[in-house]
Amino acid sequence: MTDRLSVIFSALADPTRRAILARLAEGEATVTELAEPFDISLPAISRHLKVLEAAGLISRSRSAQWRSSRLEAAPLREATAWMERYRRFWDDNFTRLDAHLKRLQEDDS
Amino acid sequence: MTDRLSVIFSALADPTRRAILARLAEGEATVTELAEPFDISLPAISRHLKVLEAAGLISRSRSAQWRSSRLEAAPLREATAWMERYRRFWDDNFTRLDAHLKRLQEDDS
DNA sequence: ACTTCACTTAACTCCTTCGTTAATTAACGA
DNA sequence: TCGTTAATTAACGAAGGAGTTAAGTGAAGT
Repeated sequence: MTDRLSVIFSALADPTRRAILARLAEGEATVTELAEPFDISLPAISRHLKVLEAAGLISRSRSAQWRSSRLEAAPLREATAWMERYRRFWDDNFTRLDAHLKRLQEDDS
Repeated sequence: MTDRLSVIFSALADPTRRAILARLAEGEATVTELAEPFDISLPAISRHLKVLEAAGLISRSRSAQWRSSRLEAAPLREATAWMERYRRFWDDNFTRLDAHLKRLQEDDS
C-alpha cells in the first residue's frame, strides 16, 4: 500500500478527513478550528491532518503557535484521472459515444 | 465508516482491487482468471471481490461452478462527483473560469 | 521565570483488514 | 457414485487504523 493512489484513496476513505477537506475548501484553518465541529480529541484530529498531509491533500504552515492547514487538491486530479478510465462504463454520453464509434468501425469493414 | 463514499474509497485504496477492476474493464472474468496475475491465494481474491461487490463496484453471476464478475462503475461516478467539488482548486480552466466569474461579479457592483 | 495556549508525541486499547492454510460446498463429468 | 474443478467459509496471526489519556514541545503573554 505504498503507491500514491492507495495513499490518496485511503486518506479519502475516512468521513472525518473528507469533512476536514470540505472545511478547508472555505479557507485555511488551524487545528483547533478544524477540530471544533467534531466530537473527537485534538490528538485524533492532529493525526488525521498528518494522513492528509502524507497524501498531499493539504499543506501546512506555522506562525507562532498556530499551524494552519491549506487544501491542496492536486491529488484529487490524480484520483479522478484514474477513475476517468472507467467513465465509459457509467457515463451516458460516453456510452452513446462508444456506441457511435462502434458503429463507425462496423461501417469501415 | 458506514457511509457509501467511505466504502467506495476504501475499496479503491487497495492496489490489488484496482488491478482487478482494470482487468474487468476488458470483460467479465471468473475468480481463477482474476487471481491468475497475482501472487496471492484464491481465498484472498475471493475476499477482495466481496469488498468490491459491497462497494457496488462489481456484480456477480453464476453459471455452473463458475462465478463471473462484471464491472459496475456507477460508484465511481459518485466518487468523482464528490471530488468535482474541489475541481476549482486544481484545474487550470476552472481557476480561470473562477477568476472570470469573480471579475464579472466585481463589475456588477 | 512562570503560565498559558496550540499542538504533537507516546503509550495503550480496540477493531478491522489482509494474508495464510485447511475444511466445506456445489456442480459437473466419467 | 466418486472424483475433480471452482469457489467460499472457517480459523487463525500479523499489521495497521482510529480512538483514548497523559506527557512533552515551543512560542507568547505577563
